[in-house]
Amino acid sequence: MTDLFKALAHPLRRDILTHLRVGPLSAGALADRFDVSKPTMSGHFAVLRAAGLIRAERSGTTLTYHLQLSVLEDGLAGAMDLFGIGQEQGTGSDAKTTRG
Amino acid sequence: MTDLFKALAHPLRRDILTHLRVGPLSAGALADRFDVSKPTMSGHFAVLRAAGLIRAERSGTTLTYHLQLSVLEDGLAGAMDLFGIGQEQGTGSDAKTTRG
DNA sequence: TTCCTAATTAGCGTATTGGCTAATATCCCA
DNA sequence: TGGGATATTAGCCAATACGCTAATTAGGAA
Repeated sequence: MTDLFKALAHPLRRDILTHLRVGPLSAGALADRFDVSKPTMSGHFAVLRAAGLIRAERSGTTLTYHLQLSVLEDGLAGAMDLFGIGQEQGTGSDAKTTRG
Repeated sequence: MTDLFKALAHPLRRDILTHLRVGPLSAGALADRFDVSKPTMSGHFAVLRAAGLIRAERSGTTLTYHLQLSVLEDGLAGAMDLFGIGQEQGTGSDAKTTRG
């Protein structure tokens, strides 16, 4: 959870994720879209990888990064759950009626 | 958004929020529940206040902190929206299936 | 091998974070 | 006015974050 939020705490990293939402992009293609050096981008990729938010796929010398949307979904859902946000209906001791 | 995620990126601060979910608590009462000094707690309160996640109410010498759940809700909802998570229905004509 | 391209890793400087103790407001009460 | 309780601010230190340039790794082509 800490890794997730740390990763999302930088605007550039959030921007990287939104770029990848459209589709996979190589490290170089991503770097071209931002106004920082490639090594700086590489560092941000590492943070996002460590949080599981992106996955790298190698093809020759090119690394293509894929957004791991499910990790983002599960992480944010987990946060909402932690704080009791979402489909909560009974503020009292009412039992949930979901089966399973 | 950055302030929100920075605030949530520290486990102790998330813990403070979950404690406040049950109900308002004074700064001292909160400090008693954690194993760090009061000034350290005060610093964390400041971060949470800056993000709008908690609100202080003074009564005598005592500051009582209230969770601003709506800010948390809106913030996380905003994040989900940013990444296109949630009740996405019409981003095109495609009936979306699964992740890869 | 050697060269070229793609990307990361190494190293450095500065800013921020996060913890502590000590000092300082602020308020209530006598 | 002074004392006691509550909480923050000030100051310090170690660790982390974040940007850069230079060097290195890795793969493909000749």
